[in-house]
Amino acid sequence: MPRGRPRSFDKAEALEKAMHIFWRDGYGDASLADLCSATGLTKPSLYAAYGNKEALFLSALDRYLDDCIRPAIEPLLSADTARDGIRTLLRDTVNALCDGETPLGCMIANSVGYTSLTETPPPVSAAILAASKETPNAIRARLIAANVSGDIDAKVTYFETLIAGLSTLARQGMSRDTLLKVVDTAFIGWPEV
Amino acid sequence: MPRGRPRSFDKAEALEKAMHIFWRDGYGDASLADLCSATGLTKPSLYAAYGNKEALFLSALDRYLDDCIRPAIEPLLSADTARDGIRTLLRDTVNALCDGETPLGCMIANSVGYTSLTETPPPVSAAILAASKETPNAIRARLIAANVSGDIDAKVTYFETLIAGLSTLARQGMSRDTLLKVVDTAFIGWPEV
DNA sequence: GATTAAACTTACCGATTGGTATATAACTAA
DNA sequence: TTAGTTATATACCAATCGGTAAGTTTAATC
Repeated sequence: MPRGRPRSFDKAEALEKAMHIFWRDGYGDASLADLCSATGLTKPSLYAAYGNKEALFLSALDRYLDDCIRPAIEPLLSADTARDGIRTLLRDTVNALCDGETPLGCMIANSVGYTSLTETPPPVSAAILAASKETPNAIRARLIAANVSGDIDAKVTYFETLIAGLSTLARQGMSRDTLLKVVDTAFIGWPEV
Repeated sequence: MPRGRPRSFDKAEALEKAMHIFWRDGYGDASLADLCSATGLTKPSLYAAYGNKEALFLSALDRYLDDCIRPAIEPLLSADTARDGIRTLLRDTVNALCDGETPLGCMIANSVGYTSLTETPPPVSAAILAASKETPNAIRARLIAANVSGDIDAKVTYFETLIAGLSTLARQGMSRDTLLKVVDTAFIGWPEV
């Protein structure tokens, strides 16, 4: 049994609330005041539990990867063909981007635009960059496993571009149906991947 | 002849410098301090010349549209085929995104991610949103003029997605050559548009 | 019950944000 | 020369930023 006064809130629950703020606003625009009012905690409580804003973001990003990114990767790898796997991944991605219960767009893509020259701490930039490569790396693995002909890296970057664009448009409020049509359109010319 | 003390700086030159700051940092992360040091002006001088931060951004956005967006639209409309026009537009876009002398990515796309729920003033959000539609609207006009079969809106949104993604990846530092390959890949399955 | 360890509440810190009041300098028109 | 007009430089404003020092509760251990 821990020694002192017990924590009066659920750590995982607070982290989820904080994650949604970062997801909506990105690292820089998520203020401690916002994070506190969303979690119902005070700054000292947040800091005692997670460290500082930077550490809180890194925890939230881990949670996002586990909850929203990695679950979509397994079907990609287990699909019958690479084409079906990637197509399913993109359709699932659109559904997640337009989910309606979570902030619009992808938390990683929403943050990545601001990691270039702004005041984002280097560990945060590095974590976002690494996170943004998980899905492309999985796509590459799938294409290699399928022994696809041609320039695999070009194909990977093509899908990476599509996903980034889908997130941007989802964030702007583009409808789920419209974005699903984009996915269909992107596959018209791909009888095989 | 104007009456009082003459302005000691070139208004268009200062606007270009300010534009580069907004381009690099977006509306919210571009501080007045940054804008002043980039232009070499003091806050009262900036405000006397342009109004406030919001008005300065709107002026910079106008300038960006005139200098960087609209010139790429004319070749699109005058190309022999819609396919060639769009392909040329995308290739020119990549070259502009990775220009080396201007900030990475597209000023509009760099700003659009942050116009959703953050503290961006509504006139700024509205102007960014309108600006982000100029190129897709031109693509739509070109497809309609070419009497292309199928769902034209889906094709327009597809290219809009591609452009948004290309800007995101350019901003992350992806090389020009890689992004040009993405454009080629996107056109593999399009013998006609 | 006394001690100890942790979480909580309140109030504060220096730095930075966008924006401005005041005063002075530089110019034209009369 | 003088009056009128505009731009400049200096200094300031309230609000917010991320972060914390100090003191008070709440619990388990001794």
